Amino acid sequence: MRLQLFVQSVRMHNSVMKDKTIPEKRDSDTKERLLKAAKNEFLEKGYQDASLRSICKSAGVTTGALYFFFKDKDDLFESLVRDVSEGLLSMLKEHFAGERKAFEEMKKSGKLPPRTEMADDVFAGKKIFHYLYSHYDEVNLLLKKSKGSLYENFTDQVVAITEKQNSLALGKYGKALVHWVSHMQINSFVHILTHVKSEKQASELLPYVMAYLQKGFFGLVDWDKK
Amino acid sequence: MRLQLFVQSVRMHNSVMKDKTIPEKRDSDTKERLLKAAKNEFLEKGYQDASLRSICKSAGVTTGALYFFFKDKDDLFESLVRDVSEGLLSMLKEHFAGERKAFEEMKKSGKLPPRTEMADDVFAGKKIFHYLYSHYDEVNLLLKKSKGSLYENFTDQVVAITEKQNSLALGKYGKALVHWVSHMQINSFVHILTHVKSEKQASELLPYVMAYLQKGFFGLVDWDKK
Amino acid sequence: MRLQLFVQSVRMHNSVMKDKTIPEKRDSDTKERLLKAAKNEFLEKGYQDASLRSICKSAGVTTGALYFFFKDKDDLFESLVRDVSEGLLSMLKEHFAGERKAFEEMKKSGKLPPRTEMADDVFAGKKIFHYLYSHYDEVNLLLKKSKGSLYENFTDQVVAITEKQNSLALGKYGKALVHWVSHMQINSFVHILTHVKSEKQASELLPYVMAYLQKGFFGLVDWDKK
Amino acid sequence: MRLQLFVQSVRMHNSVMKDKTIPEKRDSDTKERLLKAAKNEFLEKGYQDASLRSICKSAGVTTGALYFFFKDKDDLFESLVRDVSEGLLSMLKEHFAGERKAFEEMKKSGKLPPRTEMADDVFAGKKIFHYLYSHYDEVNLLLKKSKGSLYENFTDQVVAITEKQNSLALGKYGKALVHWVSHMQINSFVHILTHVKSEKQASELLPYVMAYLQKGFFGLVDWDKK
DNA sequence: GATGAATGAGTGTTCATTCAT
DNA sequence: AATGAATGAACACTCATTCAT
Repeated sequence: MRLQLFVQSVRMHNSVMKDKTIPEKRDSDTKERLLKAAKNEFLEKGYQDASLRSICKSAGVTTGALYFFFKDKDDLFESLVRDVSEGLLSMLKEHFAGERKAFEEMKKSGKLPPRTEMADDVFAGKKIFHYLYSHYDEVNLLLKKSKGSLYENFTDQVVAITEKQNSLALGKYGKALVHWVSHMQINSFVHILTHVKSEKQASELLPYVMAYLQKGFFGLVDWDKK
Repeated sequence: MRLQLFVQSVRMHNSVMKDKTIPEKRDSDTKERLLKAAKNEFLEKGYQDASLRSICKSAGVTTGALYFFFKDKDDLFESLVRDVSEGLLSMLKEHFAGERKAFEEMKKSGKLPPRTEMADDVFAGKKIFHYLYSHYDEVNLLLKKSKGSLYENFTDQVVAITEKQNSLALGKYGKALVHWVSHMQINSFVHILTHVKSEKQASELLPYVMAYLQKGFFGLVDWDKK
Repeated sequence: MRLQLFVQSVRMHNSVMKDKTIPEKRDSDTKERLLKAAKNEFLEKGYQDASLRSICKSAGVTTGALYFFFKDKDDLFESLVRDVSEGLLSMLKEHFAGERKAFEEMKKSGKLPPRTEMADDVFAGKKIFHYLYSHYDEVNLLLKKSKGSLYENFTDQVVAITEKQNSLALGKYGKALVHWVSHMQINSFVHILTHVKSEKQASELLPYVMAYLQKGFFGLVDWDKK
Repeated sequence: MRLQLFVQSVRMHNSVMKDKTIPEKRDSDTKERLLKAAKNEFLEKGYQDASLRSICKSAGVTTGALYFFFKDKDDLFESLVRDVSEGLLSMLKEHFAGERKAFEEMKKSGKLPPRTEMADDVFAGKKIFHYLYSHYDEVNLLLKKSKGSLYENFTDQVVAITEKQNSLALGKYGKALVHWVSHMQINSFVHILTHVKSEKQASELLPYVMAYLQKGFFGLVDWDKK
């Protein structure tokens, strides 16, 4: 069995992000400048403390311009993170769907997964990290700077999805534990992402983290067998 | 009827005598009401979004009254959490000091700790949980509602203390991993606290969580022995 | 003739100030402490910026106590400066009354005053300085810290009295000039008082200042004779 | 040598102020109305006691509007006085620079300046008065209403500059006297300005004032020659 | 004599948002 | 496509003063 983590088909989801081409006017980069300034401000202060005034100022535009391109503060934030958010969520869902299929088959055949090698999981982890680090800022906004915005529950959503998956193997231990495990798994990634700046360093850290999480996880799965 | 009248009047007088014994202070429970209102507001909206106006309103006083009892918004918040904060930190430090001593002896004697039974840890965990749940609201304020206040780094402080401890056993794996492990451990507690409302349920969950964390932890400690 | 400045009979006016004996309670120095604290606060921040809160705090009393002894902020300030204010004003008036008498006689006899020696004026100046420096703080409050209080026009009052005197010798030049000369004379003293901390240094400075003022003054008096 | 007073090249500095013509803006005189209202309020109550609310009200706008045009209260005040402040200071500096040059040459040639006619000084004085009266309100704000603002030390600055100049001729008498003389000279102007409303009347007063100050000044310069 | 409590109006400032042009 | 202007409500905080006890 594999660790419950989002992965797979990064290429697919990249396509979701590709449509950044603005079809309208070409000679104006105002929107771009606004988005850039907004990203910096949101990253620096978080959604709530970010000031539209200040964003406009550092973009060299007036507030009216901002409101031409964006409905309101929430829309501005959403414009920065929507694609990555959607990409991440659907990526995750598909991955888990695949895992569920494998789990079903496993159950049917009665064979346990080979747990001695965790190479697969680490590999998967590296793949997803690559995706996350490729959209470092946006992911950061989603995970750590979204309080007060429409996305303030993003992490909860991710946890919820993970929870569904984990309840397959750990359901018998009750919802609270499943929730806790899921939270820990997701949080592990979030923490690394927000504390380890380079993908390379994150990659080096990953095997240890994976080992930790797997030991814990299988400790629960095998609880009644000891 | 007569008898009834008599009986009735006795009851009446009893009730009159029952008046809440308030020694000292007479006319004023204002501070109490303010603290209560503040606690609710802070819990509901977090430090930053809490409005002193709204607190005063729901306490039934004017803003001036608030400023008679509290220096400023920070002081109001601090009044709610200071004791628990200090209690928690010193409790933690003492606990770790004890652990360090055990660790030193263990090293000297060359004997590994008996890791098959984790009764001790669970017991300690339950003790801490009991304290935390006894001050549920305050702990919540400290851990989840303190952003913007003087206590916004409280969790970081706790993690930092834990980190020092963990670096004894895991130092060789680098700071990043030690930090991650510490973060995970603390987060485990925080998560349970903020998601499991009753101490009883938390107690039931604890052994599993402990098992998970221990497996992971010793997995790292024994990394090179496998 | 003498320079138009307040002086004389310091001893007389000292008696005005002597009634500081509080007949009431003796065992409580609260009022004293309040006055002391108030003096410091007023000197430091001026009447307007002084905070009664802060005064009470540094006196170690509550605001209620202050309002037992003093009607309001103005009354508190007045209690500090009233005696010196009255002393100063009546001293000034008497001095000028004397001068006026001398001036009348001089006019009658047709003799000009001996203007070569200004020893008298300097002597008078030193006397008044001694009085001012004996009540340094109160004078400071009156002259420089009274804005917003009932005494904010104190300096104007002094100037007005001086003006009356000067108009005897300079009246023919118009009110504006008389006012200007009077303002300059008074301001000279005020400036020295607030910039030269020790009476000794002020005494050394005085002859030069007197010479300056006298030259200017007699230059005007003799204007049409040149 | 000439009396130490700011003068000269009024025409030059006028040019600095001339670029107030902003032809662009169309529909809004709000800023103008705010500035006017602010000027009145500041003149009436002084910087500290002025209320932005009250300014906005009398300008017929909301506080938000004020903050569109001005950063804060200080900025509003500065907008009223900056130009005149700068003009005044640089005017003063240049004048003194010119005087210093003359002083040096005089020293070299050993010739004393012709002190019998003070026509030059009076002429210079009238010129500067013309400038001051052309910006009557702003000068008033600077000199008498700036307490609490960024300009509260403006008069001190002017005195300090004058002091440097005076120390050339009077340095031997010590700092205290130089300071006093400078203070008196500047105060003379300030006093006239704030007490004589019309430039015409001020002009008539000026020769007498100049005579007074010159007599005093040269009395000191010649102190040891008598 | 003095406390402790409370008032209520006031302060400067910031904010997301709107809208005519 | 974008500007410049303006709104209006909200914010934390300070103040002199009052009053029952």
